[in-house]
Amino acid sequence: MAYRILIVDDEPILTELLSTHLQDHGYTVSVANSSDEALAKLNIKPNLILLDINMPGMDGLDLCKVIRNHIVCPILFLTARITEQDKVNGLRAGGDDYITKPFGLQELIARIEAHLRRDERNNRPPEVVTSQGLIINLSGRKVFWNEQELSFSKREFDIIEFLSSNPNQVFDKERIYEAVWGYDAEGDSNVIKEHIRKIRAKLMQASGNEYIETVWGMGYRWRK
Amino acid sequence: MAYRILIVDDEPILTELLSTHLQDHGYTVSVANSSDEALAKLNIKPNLILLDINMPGMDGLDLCKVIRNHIVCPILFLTARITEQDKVNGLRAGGDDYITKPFGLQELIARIEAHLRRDERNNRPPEVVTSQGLIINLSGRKVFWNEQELSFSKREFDIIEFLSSNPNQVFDKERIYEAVWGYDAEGDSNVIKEHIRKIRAKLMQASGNEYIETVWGMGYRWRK
DNA sequence: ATAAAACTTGACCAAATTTTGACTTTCTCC
DNA sequence: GGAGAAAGTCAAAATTTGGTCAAGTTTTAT
Repeated sequence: MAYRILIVDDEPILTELLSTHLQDHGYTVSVANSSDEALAKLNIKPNLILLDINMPGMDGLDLCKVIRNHIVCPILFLTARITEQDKVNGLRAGGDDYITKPFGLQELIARIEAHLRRDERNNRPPEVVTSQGLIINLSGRKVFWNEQELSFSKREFDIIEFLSSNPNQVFDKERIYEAVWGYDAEGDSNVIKEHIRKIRAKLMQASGNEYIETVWGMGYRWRK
Repeated sequence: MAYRILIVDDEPILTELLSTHLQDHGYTVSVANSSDEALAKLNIKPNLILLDINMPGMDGLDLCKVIRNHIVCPILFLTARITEQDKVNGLRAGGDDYITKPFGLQELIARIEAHLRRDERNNRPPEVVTSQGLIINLSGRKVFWNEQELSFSKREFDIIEFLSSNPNQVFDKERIYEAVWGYDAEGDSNVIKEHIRKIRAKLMQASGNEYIETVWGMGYRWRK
């Protein structure tokens, strides 16, 4: 599966150029020409983000902080600014690297590769998560109990994916909401209770096991 | 616990300077003045490596490849070389970043922090606190006495978490209230007495130990 | 366009936790 | 040794939380 890269920059000429170049290297590229657009496109779950610092509206540094609340992936700043303080600010905002314009395309590719490789090393992407007879295929978004395929809706699978990928950790409803819906829950997060109920029922009926534990007052935990 | 950084460079003047600076920032620093020495010092399991490319004997690029076979941690190249091709080589050799000399110390620190932070995000440490046979799993919110799991309510666990994470320190009730409830206690601080009682009873029944000491007139202290 | 599926909401109940207040014990200082 | 303050105990009351259900609302598929 090709890596997805999100380019955020308000200069169409540059984004066009980069987009073409990266696509030539086999990446799947999405372009956002504004911060708002960038946030909207986070749902493609990019594997890496190229982020321009100088943009109208919310600037790249602030955007970076916001993105960090949603997804974990390498964020590389692209910018013309060069002072050391700027670099420091960028990295402190949660960026992973800093590339000053003008930059060589070859260097850019190399840096991207380095970061993706590093992400690969750390995230050991278990395309498949298993828990005693239960097989969760993340990339295919399918769940099996032994030979039998269980059917889950999108939200249901998203929740299963999030929890089972982080087994034995407790997440409160707010955190789950953030991870699955992509933004904060407003009022009562009754929705989650309901989805958890559905998931539990399906898993229980098929396997007879309880996979999602309730930690009273705290949230839920996937038992591995 | 302080992060460990390994500096590999054959210029004693530079390593000395860096070492001091990093130590000032709270890092534990080891220095290797040659590739051989570097390999020997991998056993300190550094959290991050600063690696000079130009060194006699095995050069930094080759060393990097070798290191990669042993441990996984961010590797940052330090070097005077500046051509794009060099950068590409460095990153392809398995490096995670590339900093050209001369570089600002502030930028260096920022980059180091960025990489460590990223590592932290990915490697999610087990977050476990132990006290003589007692195991407190912070992220999973579980407490074990040997094989047996003890059950605590949210507030109880919060208090245990706070105290056990700061062992041997005395905290008055107000301070505990602030840490656990998130705001100041208003009137009666009887709540804490009650919770402490419950916690003590459960821990005592399971382990026979007294983990929370009363410091009369002062507060409570977790005995480690 | 219509039917089906998925998602969300509000209400209710039962269970578990948290807080409270009255009371007892322990400690410190005179 | 005794007064007073601080800490410990206990049971009951008050509150919060999670599970469940039924009824909307939205989205998706046909």
